[in-house]
Amino acid sequence: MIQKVTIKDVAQAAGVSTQTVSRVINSRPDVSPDTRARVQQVVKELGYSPNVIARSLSRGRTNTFGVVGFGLSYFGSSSVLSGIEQKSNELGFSLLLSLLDDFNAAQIDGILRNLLSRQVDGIIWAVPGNDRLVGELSGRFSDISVPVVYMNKLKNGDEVIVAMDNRLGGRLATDHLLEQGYRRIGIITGPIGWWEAQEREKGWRETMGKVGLTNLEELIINGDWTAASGEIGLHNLLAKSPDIDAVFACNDQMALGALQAARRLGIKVPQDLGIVGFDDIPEAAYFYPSLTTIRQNAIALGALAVDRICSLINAREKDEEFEPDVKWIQPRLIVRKSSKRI
Amino acid sequence: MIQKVTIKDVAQAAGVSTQTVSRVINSRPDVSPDTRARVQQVVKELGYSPNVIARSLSRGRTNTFGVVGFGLSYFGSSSVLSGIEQKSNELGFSLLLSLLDDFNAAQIDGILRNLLSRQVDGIIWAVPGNDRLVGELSGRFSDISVPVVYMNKLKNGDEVIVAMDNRLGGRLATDHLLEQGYRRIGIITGPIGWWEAQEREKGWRETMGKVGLTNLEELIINGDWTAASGEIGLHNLLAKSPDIDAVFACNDQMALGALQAARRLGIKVPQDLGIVGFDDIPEAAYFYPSLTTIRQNAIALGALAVDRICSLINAREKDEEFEPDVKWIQPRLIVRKSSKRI
DNA sequence: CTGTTAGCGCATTCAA
DNA sequence: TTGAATGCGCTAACAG
Repeated sequence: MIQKVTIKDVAQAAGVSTQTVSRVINSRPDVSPDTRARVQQVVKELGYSPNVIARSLSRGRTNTFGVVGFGLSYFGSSSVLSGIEQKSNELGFSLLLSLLDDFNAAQIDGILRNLLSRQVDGIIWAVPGNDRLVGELSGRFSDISVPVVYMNKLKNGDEVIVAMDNRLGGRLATDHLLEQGYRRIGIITGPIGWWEAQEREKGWRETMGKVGLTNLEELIINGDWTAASGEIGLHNLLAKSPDIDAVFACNDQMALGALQAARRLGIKVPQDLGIVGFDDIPEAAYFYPSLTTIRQNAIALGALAVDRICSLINAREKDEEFEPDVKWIQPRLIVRKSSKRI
Repeated sequence: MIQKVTIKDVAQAAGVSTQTVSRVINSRPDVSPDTRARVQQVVKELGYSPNVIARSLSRGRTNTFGVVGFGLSYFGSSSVLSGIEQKSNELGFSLLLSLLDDFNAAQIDGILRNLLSRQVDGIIWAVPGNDRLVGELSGRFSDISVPVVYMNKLKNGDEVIVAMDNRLGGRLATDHLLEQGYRRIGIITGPIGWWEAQEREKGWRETMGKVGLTNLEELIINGDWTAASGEIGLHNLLAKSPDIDAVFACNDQMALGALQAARRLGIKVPQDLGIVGFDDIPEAAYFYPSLTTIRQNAIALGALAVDRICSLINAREKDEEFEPDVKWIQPRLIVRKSSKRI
């Protein structure tokens, strides 16, 4: 098994041409049953397995997607990747994985060049949208020949995008708090520049505006996704607006920090203060009190991205038109104790 | 840019042969400065970028590792993957990622075959050791020609392994509880079959045994890594041994569940009950009370795996001996409030 | 149904 | 220092 066995060896052993072997291993119809059986037998005996690299070179197609992720420390990021992996695997594609450490555009060129050099059939840009990247991306992707699907970012030009409806999530969270009778609903946002953070905030704004609540600026504090920022966030929020009766923390970690701060300050959740998070990390149900939050089906989002890129590839092969649009996944509200006043 | 530009195009445009171009793009010394400059110029003008697939076929080397992970829902798994990615990238390797959904051996053959078909230079088996896989692995890897590095598993034969010293972690946790004056230290283990769970338990056993504590069986409850199992676990533990004064929960999620259960039961942590977790997930510092735990540097572990596989590849190329051994990474104790009685 | 010829894009002999 | 020939393993296009 040290010496690699090739199609040639199989052909020789089976007494046929390499072409016939090729036909058999690719399940082409035009082979006689006898020959097929014989070749398959030899394949098994010799333990032959096709060299996908050679096949790719000759076919001009690698059956590989390049996936660019953003760290893996965020709960969402890794779930999305799982979804992408599952679906790709199901469809017979392999994944070439690259990770971006931060929103520094410097790395991007190298990553894309590498992926293209390796002849990926498509690229899934699973990097969360960020203002710092807005200008950078369009330029860098403009001369990229393979299909690209972006995730969770602002639409910019004719990009194909799949996204979680973060704005809807923000509305769901805020609506729920209003229904529970909370009125002065503060928000601890995600980091400035993140599309997801902006959308969640917009959802909150929309709902607050719809019921006629104004002077929203004094209800906003910026966080950075960490629990620490949630803790500080609640303090700052209370300093700005001592009369708040609820907080929409834009992710569960920050909600956890806020819970912690409330406890220290002797503020009762949910009686004195309602809290809602975002993401539904597995721990959220075990916070104290258990956390009401917005659940995202990140696996489904990943799978959708794969679906889209396959459609794109197929369309391009058949030279068909492909409408670049945004496909949305709906998040949903998970009610637990941290916001349940009635 | 739609038409791919090849080495041939560059050669023609620069008025040299393809070999010369090949030499230039591979930074070989035997090219005159003039020619080199001219070729580089053309490369830039045409936007040429080598086809790594073709290069791989010709060189018989892909500069790619196959990485087999296990879901990504566990905090450790994704951090390890980050470490692998960073280090691989640094060394010029790309990653072909596959994910195993569970310990069902059925998927394994397909994954390995695919990776080998794609001619990876090595495989990093980042699947946590599990009894259900013990027999399966050795058979399946026996006829695999490329180097393999395994992570966090029991040594079985002459495997090259990198591992977190989970047993040390178990000792650190237990030692700490003893130092804090706790004596009846129960344990909520990870799922039966997991190597990591077994090792953490062994660490606990060793330390308990060393100070002469016996009848350990009545202090053991099996969990499954989830917070839910930690909650139930504490209840069951108290039912078995009402006099326990501390719990070593073998991961942070289960510790969280135990914290929750204690709160419900009116048991004061850390006064009446000390609790220590394992992993140091980012949220642990914000549990209530903040959680004492064992921190693992998973990034370092990932990087170490890459180091090892590179050494293995190099050794094999030079036909040198390579001592198959286990390289360990040491975890460390992070003391917070959940166990701080003195 | 099967075999022959050619070529995917590059790198590695060898000569020159 | 450079170029010509050859092959990596496989598949597509064409015969037969």
